[in-house]
Amino acid sequence: MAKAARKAERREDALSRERIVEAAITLLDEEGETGLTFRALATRLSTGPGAIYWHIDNKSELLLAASNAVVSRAIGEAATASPSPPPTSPRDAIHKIAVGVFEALDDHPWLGAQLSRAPWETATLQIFERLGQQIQALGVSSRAHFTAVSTLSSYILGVSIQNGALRRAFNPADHGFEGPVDRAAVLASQAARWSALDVQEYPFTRTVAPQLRDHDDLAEFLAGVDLILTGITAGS
Amino acid sequence: MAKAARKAERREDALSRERIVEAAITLLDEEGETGLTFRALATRLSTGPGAIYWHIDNKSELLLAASNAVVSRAIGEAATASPSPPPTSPRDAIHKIAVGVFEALDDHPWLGAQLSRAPWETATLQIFERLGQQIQALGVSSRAHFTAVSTLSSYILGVSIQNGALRRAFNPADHGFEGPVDRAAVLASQAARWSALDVQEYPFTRTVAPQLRDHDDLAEFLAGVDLILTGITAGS
DNA sequence: ACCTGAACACCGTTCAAGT
DNA sequence: ACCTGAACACCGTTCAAGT
Repeated sequence: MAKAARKAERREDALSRERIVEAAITLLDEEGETGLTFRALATRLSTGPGAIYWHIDNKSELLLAASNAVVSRAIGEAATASPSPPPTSPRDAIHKIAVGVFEALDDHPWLGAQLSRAPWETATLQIFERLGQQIQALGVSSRAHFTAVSTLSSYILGVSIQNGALRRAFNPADHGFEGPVDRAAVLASQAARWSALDVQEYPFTRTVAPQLRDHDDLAEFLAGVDLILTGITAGS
Repeated sequence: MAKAARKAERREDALSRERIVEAAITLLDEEGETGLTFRALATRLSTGPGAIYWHIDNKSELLLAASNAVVSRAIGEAATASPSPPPTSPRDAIHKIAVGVFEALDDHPWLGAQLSRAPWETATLQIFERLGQQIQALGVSSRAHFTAVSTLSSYILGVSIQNGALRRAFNPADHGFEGPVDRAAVLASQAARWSALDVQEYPFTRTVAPQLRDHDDLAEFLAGVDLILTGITAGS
């Protein structure tokens, strides 16, 4: 790693696995899943499509590496680079991880499909591991560790993926919007859709539309995390 | 719908949206996500690629329709065609829906990525609605309905997607296997991978590998559902 | 109304040739 | 060792032409 960095300094614009992955993330964020092509990537890196293959095996590996980078940054920041003091309790730390994942899926709409396609090693495994370390610190009977962490990580990923999908459903780009759209607008728009659903087919969803519009997604997400944590500690 | 069926009888092999979607599902199940191409689909239906476009707008719509069909069949069976008597309690009904979703993701490995990409209408919404109807029947304060159902459905989807990914990680096709692989083999293989992880990076995951191998995924999944249900009813 | 199949623009990947 | 860019096989989608 240190060696690679020293090497890269020699030529400012030298290609590297790291630079390629960063460019891929930018492309995915800006243009969506379909925007990531080797030709577009090559253009952005001022090179030819073939050059990328010297550093990366193929497109799946690139997608995997991009997911990994985004996730580790998200849960890494949660632990270290935050302006607030480092988490003091395991519960605190778990909240930080949860929020990190939630926001990562919110900022990178392509990540959801990736996390559900990638096998358990890599990005998902990082989340599992970090949560596990905190559950250990919680002092739960070690017999129940696997179940506890797997329940917790499934919930966190489930909510975050859903939330990311919900946000994409509004699809601001299609409406000529630019940049981040505020959460209230997304919810209001989606609530309007729900209200317009067929009465016969979706009676429940229709009645619950106002609650969708007004709810505080992050707060309710964390309440769900605490609910599971309570179940975990009570059960041991 | 009735008219379309009558029409189809005229010519045994006439194309229809329904037949195309069914063929797409088979193709996805047998060959995976990359196996679904309009050319392969056309060959299987003994027609040209262009013919499909008369019935279906484009590939995303086809994927959406396939996901919808699989999900509604899964939670439809859960309610009606089961050999056991129809569910008597809301809790029972919720378990049936949960298991239906779980098994659908297990049987159709491509569904995970699809559910996390598709906006909230369609497949995911069906699950949300069905769960909602049962939560209403549970007699929870209607003020909390949205939160309750959204927590529950996120958890159910999260676990099911993870489980599907876990199963795919073993990738029986790559090992020359055919047909369904039993759950124990998948878990054992994955547990072996976890044991071989780097000690520095994945201390927790390593120690928990034996628990992965021996755990009863479906039972623990339902325990998680009950945990959330308890939280829901206690909170109201 | 429904189907055919050639054609178009584009994509992932390879590879001989360069430096 | 690393990069270039043409070439290959393949894909989603369109559309003039058929029935």
